[in-house]
Amino acid sequence: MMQRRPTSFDIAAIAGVSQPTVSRALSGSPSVSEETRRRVLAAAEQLNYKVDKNASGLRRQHTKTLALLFFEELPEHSEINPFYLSLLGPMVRRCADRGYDLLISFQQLSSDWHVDYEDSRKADGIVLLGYGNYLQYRPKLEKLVERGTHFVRWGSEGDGEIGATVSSDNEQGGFEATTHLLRQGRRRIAFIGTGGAGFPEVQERWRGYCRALRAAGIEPEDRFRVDAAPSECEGRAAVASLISAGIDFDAIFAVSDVAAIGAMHALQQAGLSVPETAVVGFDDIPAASLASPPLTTVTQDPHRAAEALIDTLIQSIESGAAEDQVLPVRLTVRESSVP
Amino acid sequence: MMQRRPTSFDIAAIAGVSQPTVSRALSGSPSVSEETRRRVLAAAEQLNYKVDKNASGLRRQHTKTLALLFFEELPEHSEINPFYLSLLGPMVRRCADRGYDLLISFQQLSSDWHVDYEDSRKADGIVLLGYGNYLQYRPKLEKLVERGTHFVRWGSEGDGEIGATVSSDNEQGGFEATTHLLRQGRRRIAFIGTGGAGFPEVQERWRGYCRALRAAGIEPEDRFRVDAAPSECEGRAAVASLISAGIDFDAIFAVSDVAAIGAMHALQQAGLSVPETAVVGFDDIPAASLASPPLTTVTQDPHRAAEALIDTLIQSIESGAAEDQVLPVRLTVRESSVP
DNA sequence: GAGCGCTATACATACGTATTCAAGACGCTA
DNA sequence: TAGCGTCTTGAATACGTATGTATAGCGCTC
Repeated sequence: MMQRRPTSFDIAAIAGVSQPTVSRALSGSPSVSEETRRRVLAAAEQLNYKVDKNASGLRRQHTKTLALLFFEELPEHSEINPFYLSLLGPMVRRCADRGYDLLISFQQLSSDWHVDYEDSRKADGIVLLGYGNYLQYRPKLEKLVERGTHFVRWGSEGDGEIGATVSSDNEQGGFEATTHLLRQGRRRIAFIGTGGAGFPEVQERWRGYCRALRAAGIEPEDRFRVDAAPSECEGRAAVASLISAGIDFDAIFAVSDVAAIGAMHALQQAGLSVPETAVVGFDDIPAASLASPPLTTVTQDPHRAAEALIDTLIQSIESGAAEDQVLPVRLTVRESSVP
Repeated sequence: MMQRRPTSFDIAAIAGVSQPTVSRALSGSPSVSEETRRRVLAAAEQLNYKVDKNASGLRRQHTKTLALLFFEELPEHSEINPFYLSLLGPMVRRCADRGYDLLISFQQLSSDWHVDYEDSRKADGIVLLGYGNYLQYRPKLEKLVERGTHFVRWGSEGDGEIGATVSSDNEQGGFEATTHLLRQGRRRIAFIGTGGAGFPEVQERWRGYCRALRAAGIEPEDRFRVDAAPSECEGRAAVASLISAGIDFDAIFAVSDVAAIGAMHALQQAGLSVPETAVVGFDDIPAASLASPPLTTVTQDPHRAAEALIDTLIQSIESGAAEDQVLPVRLTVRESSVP
């Protein structure tokens, strides 16, 4: 039954050549005559031969595999950030197009992920996705650099030039979202963010928010700022706390769609209508357009982001150097911010 | 500079033993003395040694890697079924717990996926997820069986006993959803499904729907049935077509949440309120509870499903035999179906 | 016609591990 | 003390590929 899988020797025997010739023929070496190549290809086709990934990876010193690390402390039953999820399909496709496989994994901040993947030669490089507190994993990033591991990170390039990063133009996104609200006549715009120095993206969005306000002659006030992790529940709580603190706001800019959706729920629960109180989010996850009212948000193109991430990583692997990329964002206006 | 990565020979030298002993010590062979094992482990730790996956995979004849195939004709920019996405995290985690890595891939129906993964020894087995028309890929499934490839499929076990499957109790789900609507006093319940023999899950849900109706003394009518792929847009169109055909319905049971959400939008657009016209979905994707009103739906537990999928596949790989599993479902009542 | 360059192929080997087989050390029994 | 079993280790080897080096064939020049 189930016979042994064919090796390059089997192909060689059928094609009447040596094993090395088979290898060369299949990998497109120019030193193989057309006639020979044809015979080899035919034999390979006939036996359904595929190069053994393990043997090949052992001989060359790479695997043509990338590892995708969701780099966050993921509680047992929590949801993955939907924006990252929307990156997944495009990343897989891009990898395939570039001849790579994609390994996927979640990693606790506490684990030894930084040595596992490259050291065991499972992957040639790593894509890091994480919305956790950056300061917590920065030391591991440094160790990665130290060991010469290739990696690329989705995040913010402004957070200390460590490794290659691909990011959205967060400052501009914050600026456009806020400007849009100002144009709608809003003046008291709450900012729902995430606190601390560990979230550079949020800080950049906050800077854009401030710039827009100042351009309109308004000085940003701290009482309009409240923190919420990217989850429906925290967004809801953030608005509840604003209301109970008696803060008088007429619009909300939340730095994540999930929080924005939670915010809308809290508003509606409090008897406030949207867009009477206008809401703008950030990300443009699928649920944003399904929400009611559909959510105005800063759109990050997941296809573009995914491709930039993969391309940057592959470039780092293959040519040793990679450049940071900042991707443009675009405001998508829906009913949550305009009457 | 980046020095050569350590091999088991390096560890052997430090620990003062031979390479085979290192291999045995690390893989937990009982024939290594405690003292020796300690020395080996210490040396490995010191050099940050990790077993080379390629060499190991070549020597043994498996890779301890599973491949996840989103098995569908995925148009360039379409979204992945959110339910599958919610399976992802739990699957990855389960794989890690069982000592496997997970490769992820999308495959066109037309591609040679069925030979690629196992033949090139990238993976020891395959998880197949797909909501495409089953009849289209059935021949490939047969080829997979023929070649002795290990795989498990999310779907319906009733569709022809080919390979191992893990599925929800679709018939029961359809029954409970419909019974719930009947208890709310609904009598004219539209069924939004997906057509043809290629979707056994949908057929099972339809059977549950019929059983519930008949139990209430109602004979199902074809005019209440309309087809829609699992997408917001098609769900919306389905309701529009019901309305424009003048069908008088007072509730909707849609076999996917995304279609159900689209249906709610169409209702609201037509000036009909939900839950005045009650809506029930299937899946319980994250967006279901975020919709407005929050969607009543048949909940499939993604953690349980993911674990069943992985466990079944690993069992098939390691012991050669695997059993189909049917997972229970549970109705989650939210505001879209009750006043 | 000897020497040269070029093409196409073969030979030999290395990648790093896991396993089979053999053997050494040791304690125990008769 | 010879013999035997147990426990632990080492030597040898195979997994399947890719590549550096060598070689054979051939057409060409001077």
